[in-house]
Amino acid sequence: MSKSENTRQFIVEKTAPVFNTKGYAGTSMSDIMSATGLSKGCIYGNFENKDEVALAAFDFNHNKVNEHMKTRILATDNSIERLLVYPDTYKNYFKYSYLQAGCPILNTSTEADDTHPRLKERAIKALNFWKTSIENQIKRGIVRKEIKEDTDPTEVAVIMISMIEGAFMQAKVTNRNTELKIAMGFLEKMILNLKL
Amino acid sequence: MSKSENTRQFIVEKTAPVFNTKGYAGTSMSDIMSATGLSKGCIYGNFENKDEVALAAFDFNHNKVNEHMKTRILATDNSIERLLVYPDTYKNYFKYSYLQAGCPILNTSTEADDTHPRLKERAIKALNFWKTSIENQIKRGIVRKEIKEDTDPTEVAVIMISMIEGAFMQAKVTNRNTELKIAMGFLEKMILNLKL
DNA sequence: CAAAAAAAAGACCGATTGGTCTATTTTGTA
DNA sequence: TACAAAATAGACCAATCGGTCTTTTTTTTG
Repeated sequence: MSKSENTRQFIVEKTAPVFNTKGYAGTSMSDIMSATGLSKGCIYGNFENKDEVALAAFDFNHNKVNEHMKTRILATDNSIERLLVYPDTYKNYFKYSYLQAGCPILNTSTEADDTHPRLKERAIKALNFWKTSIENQIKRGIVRKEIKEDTDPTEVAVIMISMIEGAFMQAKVTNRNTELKIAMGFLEKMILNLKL
Repeated sequence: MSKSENTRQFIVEKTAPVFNTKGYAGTSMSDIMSATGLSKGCIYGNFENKDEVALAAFDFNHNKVNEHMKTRILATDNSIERLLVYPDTYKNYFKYSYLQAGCPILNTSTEADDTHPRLKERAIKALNFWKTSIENQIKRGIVRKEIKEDTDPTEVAVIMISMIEGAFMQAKVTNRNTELKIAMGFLEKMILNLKL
């Protein structure tokens, strides 16, 4: 890894949580400078502009969540257990430092939907990826005869994502997780109900 | 209504949709000026600072949604029908101009949770108000023997709010309402299932 | 070890930010 | 209709915004 690749990665790592908490419009170049301890010249030497830093930061945040879910899911085999990883993870979101600032998809979607087309595009792709992941888990479960075959993969995926994001929003703003626990408890019941 | 009260109201009406689309950090004084067609002196003559305009704009946006829901709910009598007003309204959110820019609670929550304590407080109160409204509708339904008496009012309220907000977020960012329709369809089934 | 190339620092730029203050206009009232 | 008071306009302010450019430092390479 070259020097510049290294600092580029460093800048992304350090600014990713800042963008996730302050948002795109709320994060300034001086925020980026103080978060990294680097000069303006250095940052513009590695990124074309603030936009590029923001996009890389989103990718980093989203990737981190994805990696975590992936390893947890692949640690289990049964389809029902795999689906249960989602409510189980988000139920205790405060335990995971990279979720403290909130879900990157949720934050980015609500800010960028009317203002920042490129970030919006990233959020849409992330949502689609998440949805098809869940759908595939369900299809796999049906094939493996672990999930009822009349289950609608899309419906379950949409309900799971909606519930998680909606409950997460409430947990973040209220600083309590009673609502999140109730919603995730319901999701667990729903998932267990898919069992063949 | 005095002149100043009049223009104050005018400023709030004109800027409310701007704050809801661009967010607090994304809306500038010049945005406020061009949205109202008024001078800086006029705006600062009626509001102490940008904060006060933002808070008044949130109240306006939230109130508008509340008023609409209230009249639709009071137009029905049966508790199940009253609960169904929520999925029925949000299913066709694009029909209501004041929801085009998104749900004010969702937008404000995700932006202000880490940055703007006063807006955050408003969002929390709005969420609590919504939650108790739904809980009360369910309690009323149990008393009137329209809803199963083993129904947990809080659980239903949390699920409804989570589902609506999560699905709404997806609809806004993807510019399509397939997910919203699926989620609201599920909510309808769930509500009908509470019928005694 | 010297020269060339790459990377980082920071002075500097015009534009825009939120906000102030005075001049002007509009309004209500005597 | 004259005058005081309220309301609006807009010039002006320092600070900050995103971004450029030259200088200095660090690294690579012959």
